[in-house]
Amino acid sequence: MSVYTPAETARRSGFSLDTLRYYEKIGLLADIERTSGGQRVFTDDDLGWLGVLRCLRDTGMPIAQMATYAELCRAGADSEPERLALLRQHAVRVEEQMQLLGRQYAHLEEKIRYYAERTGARSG
Amino acid sequence: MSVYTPAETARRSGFSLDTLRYYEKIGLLADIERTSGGQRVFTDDDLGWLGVLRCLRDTGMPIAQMATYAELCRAGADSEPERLALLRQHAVRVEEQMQLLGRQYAHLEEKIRYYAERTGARSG
DNA sequence: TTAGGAACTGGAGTGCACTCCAGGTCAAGG
DNA sequence: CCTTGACCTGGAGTGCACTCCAGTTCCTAA
Repeated sequence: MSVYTPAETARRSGFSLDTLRYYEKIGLLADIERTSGGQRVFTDDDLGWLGVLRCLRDTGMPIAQMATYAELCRAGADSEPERLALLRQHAVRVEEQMQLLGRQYAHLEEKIRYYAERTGARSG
Repeated sequence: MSVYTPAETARRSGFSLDTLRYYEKIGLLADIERTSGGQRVFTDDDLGWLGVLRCLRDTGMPIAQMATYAELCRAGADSEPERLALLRQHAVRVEEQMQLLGRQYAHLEEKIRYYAERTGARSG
């Protein structure tokens, strides 16, 4: 298997059909093949690229920046240093995000322990 | 010091003045004192509660659920088991979120290493 | 060949969480 | 007093990322 229907692609990528169309419209997805009748045909390469988009999206990159990255990827090998810079910048933000999340999770745990003791004490 | 102006509260909590007003309007913030002239006066308790809200928001809890939690807190000690359940549920989602973030961060790092090697190889 | 589900398009609508605005009021320094 | 910057209200507007819709076309299995 190496080509997929829109529905199958949605299932595999985790993006809805509407989102796939939207991503194509705004340039995150380019050169998607079509049948003679005009229906989209996705390849393994497309799925790979969707995996990249999912990674960026899951780590909180704004769509606009993903579009920038997509364009750099289309621009050829000369843009690789720029792509690297963009990803490195993003990675820094993700690290900060992970640290914040970890800190706040610790607070949450603390609160849970507090309530668990109180309710445990009363009910037991 | 134990009371704060709206501006000082915004600074300390990290929420904008508009957000503080919005939170009060939708019930996340209740019983904020006022001067005779109608201006808000925040206390250390309020700041503490804002810290809780910040924790929940930073960990991705939707506003609607924060409002539920706020109401439970106002409902008295009987609601503690419910509060505990709500926080535990949320903590599970946060754990999942942290795991996803960690996995995707690993992919991102991989991509960065790939580009770093390529651009390093060409430029060095 | 025909039925019916999948997919197409352009564009409007949604949900969330704020954010901004107009037109006033309040309060502290000079 | 008077100015002036902080604050007030209700309500409209914004930005993001989809999501839904109407009306039409495609394509596969019976």
